[in-house]
Amino acid sequence: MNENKYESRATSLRTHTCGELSAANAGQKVSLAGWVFTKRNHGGVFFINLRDLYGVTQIVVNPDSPLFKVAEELKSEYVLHVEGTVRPRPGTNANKNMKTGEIEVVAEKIEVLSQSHPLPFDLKEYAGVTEETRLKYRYLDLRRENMAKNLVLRSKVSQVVRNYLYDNGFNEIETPMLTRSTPEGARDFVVPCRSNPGTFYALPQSPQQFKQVLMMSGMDRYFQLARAFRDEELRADRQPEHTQIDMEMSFVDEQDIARIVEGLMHNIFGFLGDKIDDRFPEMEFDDAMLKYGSDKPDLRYTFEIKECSDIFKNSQFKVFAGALAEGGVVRAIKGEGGAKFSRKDMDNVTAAAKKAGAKGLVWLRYKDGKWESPTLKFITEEEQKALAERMEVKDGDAVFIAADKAAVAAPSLGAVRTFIIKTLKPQPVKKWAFLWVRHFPLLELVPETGKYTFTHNPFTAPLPEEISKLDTDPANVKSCQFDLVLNGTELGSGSVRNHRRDIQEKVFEHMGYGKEEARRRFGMIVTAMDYGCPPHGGIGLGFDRLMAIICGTDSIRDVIAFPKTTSGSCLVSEAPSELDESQLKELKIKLDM
RNA sequence: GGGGUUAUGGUGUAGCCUGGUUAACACGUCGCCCUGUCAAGGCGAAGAUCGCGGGUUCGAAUCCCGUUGACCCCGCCA
Repeated sequence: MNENKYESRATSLRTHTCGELSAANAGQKVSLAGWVFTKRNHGGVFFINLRDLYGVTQIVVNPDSPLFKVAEELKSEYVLHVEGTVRPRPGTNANKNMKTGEIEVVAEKIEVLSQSHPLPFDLKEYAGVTEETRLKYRYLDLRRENMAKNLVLRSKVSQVVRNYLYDNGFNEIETPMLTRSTPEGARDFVVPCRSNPGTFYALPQSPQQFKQVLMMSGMDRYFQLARAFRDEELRADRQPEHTQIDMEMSFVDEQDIARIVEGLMHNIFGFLGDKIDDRFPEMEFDDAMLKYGSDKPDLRYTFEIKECSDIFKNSQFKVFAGALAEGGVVRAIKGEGGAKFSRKDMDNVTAAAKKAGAKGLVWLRYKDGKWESPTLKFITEEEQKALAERMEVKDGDAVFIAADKAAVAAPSLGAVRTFIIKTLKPQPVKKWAFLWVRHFPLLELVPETGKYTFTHNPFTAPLPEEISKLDTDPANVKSCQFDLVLNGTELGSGSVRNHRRDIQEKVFEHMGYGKEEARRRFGMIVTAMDYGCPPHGGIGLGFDRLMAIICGTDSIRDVIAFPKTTSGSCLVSEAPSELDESQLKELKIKLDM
């Protein structure tokens, strides 16, 4: 891993860090500073493992040393300044598991810079501690090796991001944190404005409008490691504030943006020492749903959903016949080795499919060249044979069949696919499976109003060849919107934007907004478009999610220094909190609760 | 808004289903011993009214109701 150019971390209190001494330093007088990680008193010789961000170094105090009394008084997590001489560990005492394990520092001076209470939990990585306790004492949690590593790595990756984007002509421009509330999309966090009582700022859900306006300003290429805020219910991969690598470029098409992002990922994963695809595969949104039942398929695994409607077109099985009669489909997915699933496992898969909308799930085990299933009696031998061929089953496999409308069958089998990956753990074909999912539908019908709403972003352009369909078949217009997927996680979403007023206005019309209403809702961007708008597009990538994947954790809380709980509170600062009467009075706010 | 899991010394857990002695174990803490450990070791000690409130019962960590926090999921998140 690259080190910073500024190598030396020597200060007035230390000549070296606790992670850098080796046999090459033998005989040197050094001074170190750090925390007492562990101490071992053998009655005679006394060992201290002194820890800082960079590592751990063993300090030795001998029984004849006047320092022995000082050493005996030390407790865990005291902060020390130690002076001494480096020497190779005597005899066979080198510790191969420790970076500095071949040496130790014989203490000549120990100064206690700060004392510590006993810690509320053990900092060693093997020790168990609940996340609630960790968050309450986050400053201690961050002393743990894994957490410290994550934060340092996050810092280094953001440096790689900045360097790459600077090198590619991007300008880092800050957009406002205090901005205007919009009725669309997620709920806003609002901030009362004292100087204009009764008015409120909103924290940005994304710099979307500002970055597009910057393109209209002629800034050509913009990026920002931007904080974005959403007042919505939280999840393991969702925080009320998150960081995105946000960028926008002028005079580009989808492929231009893709090349920049691929280059960015090459730099990041190259920095991590990993090789990734030169070009990321592209997949139509429709295909992703058809083959994988998901708009963010995990392509570390190659198995797909197979169409089986033709096999069962004459089926007497009510479930299949019924679905087909109503214009639905019969589709199936194979779980390699799934025949070992117990009845309970089968219930769990079925539950997963039902959660995704399915009314039920047909499952069959394949053993000794024969199918085995409670529903086998409804499937003719001919159908069984065709199914075995279509699914290319081997002994020990299982097959799961969904019969429903295509819009239900797809996500249901997608959920089954995810379940199979999680439980049967097939061999991944690659470590990092990037994927572009393209051409999402532009608009989506809202049945209650008869109007349409944008699927991702109100400024996304329709595909040029689909523009004519805007008038005739708005629900089926495909857009220039694309998602970047990594290992089944949506990393971000980008698009080529509308730069033509007429098309943007048409989209607004489908959403039920006339010119004035659009101007009221989207203000500056609509007005700015009147004065020469370059074709432009961009993407926002979830930096927390990216770092979580890189750090190998399921929770983005592990890559954020001070995250919030699922109810939105910060356990260490105890935010949010109530305001004083006087503060409310100044804001002219009365609480009604 | 809905569903699920969970809360027991400083920390992490067991005990709860099937109510009944001084609530068990590991780590940590404290004391003593120990000259080569490195998650040191040995001996000993202290430390919990079992999240909170109510109920059932002769008796509640255990059963019931409510409530709060944390975590997971659905809705939601352009």
